[in-house]
Amino acid sequence: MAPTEATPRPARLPRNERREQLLDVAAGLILEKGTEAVTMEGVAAAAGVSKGLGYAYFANSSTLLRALLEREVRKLQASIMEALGRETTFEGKLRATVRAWFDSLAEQGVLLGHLLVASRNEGPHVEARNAYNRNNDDFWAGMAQRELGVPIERGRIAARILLSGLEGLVQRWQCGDSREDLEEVFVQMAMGGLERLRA
Amino acid sequence: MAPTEATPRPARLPRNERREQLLDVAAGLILEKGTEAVTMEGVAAAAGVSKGLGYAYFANSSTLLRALLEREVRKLQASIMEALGRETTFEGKLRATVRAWFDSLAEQGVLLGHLLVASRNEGPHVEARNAYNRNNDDFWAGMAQRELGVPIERGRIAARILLSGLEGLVQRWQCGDSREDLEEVFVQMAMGGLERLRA
Amino acid sequence: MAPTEATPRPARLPRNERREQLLDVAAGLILEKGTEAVTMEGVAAAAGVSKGLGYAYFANSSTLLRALLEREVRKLQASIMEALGRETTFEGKLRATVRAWFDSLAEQGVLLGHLLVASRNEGPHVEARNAYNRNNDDFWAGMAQRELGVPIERGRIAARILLSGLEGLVQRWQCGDSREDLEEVFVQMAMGGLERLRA
Amino acid sequence: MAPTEATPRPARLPRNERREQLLDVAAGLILEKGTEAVTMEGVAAAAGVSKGLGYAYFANSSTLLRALLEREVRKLQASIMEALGRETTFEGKLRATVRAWFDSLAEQGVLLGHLLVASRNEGPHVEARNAYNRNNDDFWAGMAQRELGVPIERGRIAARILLSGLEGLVQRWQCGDSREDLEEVFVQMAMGGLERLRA
DNA sequence: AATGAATGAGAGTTCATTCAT
DNA sequence: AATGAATGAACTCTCATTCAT
Repeated sequence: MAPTEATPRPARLPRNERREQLLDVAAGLILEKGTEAVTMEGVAAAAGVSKGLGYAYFANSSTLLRALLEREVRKLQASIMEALGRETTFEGKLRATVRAWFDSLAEQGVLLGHLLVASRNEGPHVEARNAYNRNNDDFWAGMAQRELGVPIERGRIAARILLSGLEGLVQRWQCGDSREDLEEVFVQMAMGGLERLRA
Repeated sequence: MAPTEATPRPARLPRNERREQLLDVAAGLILEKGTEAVTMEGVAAAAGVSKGLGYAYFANSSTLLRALLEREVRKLQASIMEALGRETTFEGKLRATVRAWFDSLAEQGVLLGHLLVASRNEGPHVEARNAYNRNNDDFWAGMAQRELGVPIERGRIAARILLSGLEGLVQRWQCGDSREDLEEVFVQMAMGGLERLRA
Repeated sequence: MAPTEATPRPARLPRNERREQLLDVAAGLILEKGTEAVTMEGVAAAAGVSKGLGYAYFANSSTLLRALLEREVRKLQASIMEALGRETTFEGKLRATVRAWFDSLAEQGVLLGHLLVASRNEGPHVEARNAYNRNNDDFWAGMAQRELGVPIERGRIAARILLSGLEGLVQRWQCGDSREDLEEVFVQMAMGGLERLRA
Repeated sequence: MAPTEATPRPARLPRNERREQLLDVAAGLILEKGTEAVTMEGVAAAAGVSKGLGYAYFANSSTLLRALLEREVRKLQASIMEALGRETTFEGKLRATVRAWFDSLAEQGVLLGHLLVASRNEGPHVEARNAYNRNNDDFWAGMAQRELGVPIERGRIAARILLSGLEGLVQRWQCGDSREDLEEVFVQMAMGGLERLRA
């Protein structure tokens, strides 16, 4: 009956804030314990809300995970796009992308890695991931065609190889290699490889 | 009393055969439904044996998964090694490796991909995977040094990028690209990239 | 749609009542089949609720058992304390205690005996039991010092002997000895023994 | 084919030795992990024999436990009897018993305590324990009658109280009280109590 | 919008026990 | 006398999900 000043429970958040909060909490769980830890129950507990509440926002944990993937991909895309805008040469753009990728890793930890790899809930999640990948392939293949003269078909394959190769970069980063070396080798490999593919 | 044609009970297999059978069954489950589907209960059911039997062979589902990883890696390594022995140039070896990789995929489906990505049972599985990766990095970096003059440190990074890039090949293969194109682009990218890294 | 006379589902009890019910059911199981019978599954089944519900109240069967121990000890202590308040001499208090102990046995069966002896879940349960015992030792040793002049150290040992001796009383009660005889012999033994210990 | 000199497996023990070995192993398990740890499987594993072998000697784990109880009780009885033979007075005998009891505890650890308390396998085990107790009661009551003039009925009850009281001694021993003090207080309590019971 | 009691399914794990060899 | 493969039952625990309030 006394006016509550501190927020003993965050009760009655506007719909959108609550949704974001749940996604944030899920992200935290992934970084701590992997995607396996994202259960409707676990998220609710970590968010300090009741077990049932999550169902008012997400049909199930897979949906939640996919929503999180989409949000994080959007974030990364935005920061890459912004970085690309400041560059003019192909190599510059490539370098900017790798840098943005590392930056986002530094911020989001390995969150995206977890999300992109997550083999849970095969169907829609996998499709979302593939769509994301194909998009990227097309984007880079187009650029390689315009700026380096690489035939579009081969460019798409090359793009996929390089984007997958980024994963390898992370692995070696975790093993202790320096970020500068990794960036440099990656850019050299990419440029050398693409030049070879010129018609 | 007459011998029943279906397998009424799985008939007392020698230890080693039963073990292999369980691994086979697990592999099948992975291809159908992903690594998540590998539960002690699920494997037992799919193998047509009682729930508890699996525990006489593997302490838990993670151990089983790791055992499967090791078996499959050994298989792949063997076929790659055999292919390498017949080649003399770096490019020949690279091409032979990619070919062996595709062959094994054709046989094992994407089993190895699932196993290498599986982020379940963080500890030992991840380590096994990393050890496998580092091994490969060293092997290829050494070869690139001897035959192409690439400094060993940069070679290791390049190897990791290319080996990760193989994953991308699979993805595009599943999307319908032709195996020959994929192999060709990959080899060109690798050779072009590595040449650039020469000291 | 008409209200069914049996309990079709156990009807959403408030948290506290459900908890008490589960403890009651566990007590019943102990009296019937011993502490070994207290499993989360068994309690749930006997209470007519679903297998998982118990875990919303107790982390595991050991915790449940300890909670029951604490509840029963509290009950017994309360009735002993009440009985003690009405007595003035040492012998009177001793007699009142034995009487309260028998009364509680008559009500609770040998429930407390089972609980105090239960060597399951070594850690916390054993400690709870020991703390309870030491408390009692101190209480009686203090009283024996004030009212009979028994040195406190020896009093503590004597108290422990007598309190353990109560267990023997129960055993003989179950064999058919009369409650009055048992009480009388116990009080005589105690008084005679303590007098000998006077400094 | 080479002659085995070390005993790689203890194979083919004569029936009696194997039986004793299994009992020894079970005793070890109890001291380490309590009576719960005595499972047919666990004993076999600890003894280094195959799972099924135990069934050639004991029908089930309860039977095994009871056999162990009987063996250990016999040992304790023997050492008490021997000690008693050297004493002439009641107090001397009592003191000798307490001493033998402590000695056996020192040797066997708390094995007997575990066994006497074990509430597993209610039926026969409990009866064996009760028979053992009643025997002891009669023995001491008879002695108290002859040597102190305590009426036999009251003596039986007193014996039960004192024998249960021995348990309390162990508890305080484990808490750090000195063996001498414990013995002394116990004997004083017993003598003082029994004198009061004289007709 | 939110809670919290409750269910039910499924995975994990341990054993007693049987039986062919 | 002994092994070791196999079963089946019982228990532990975690979740997704529902629903009355």
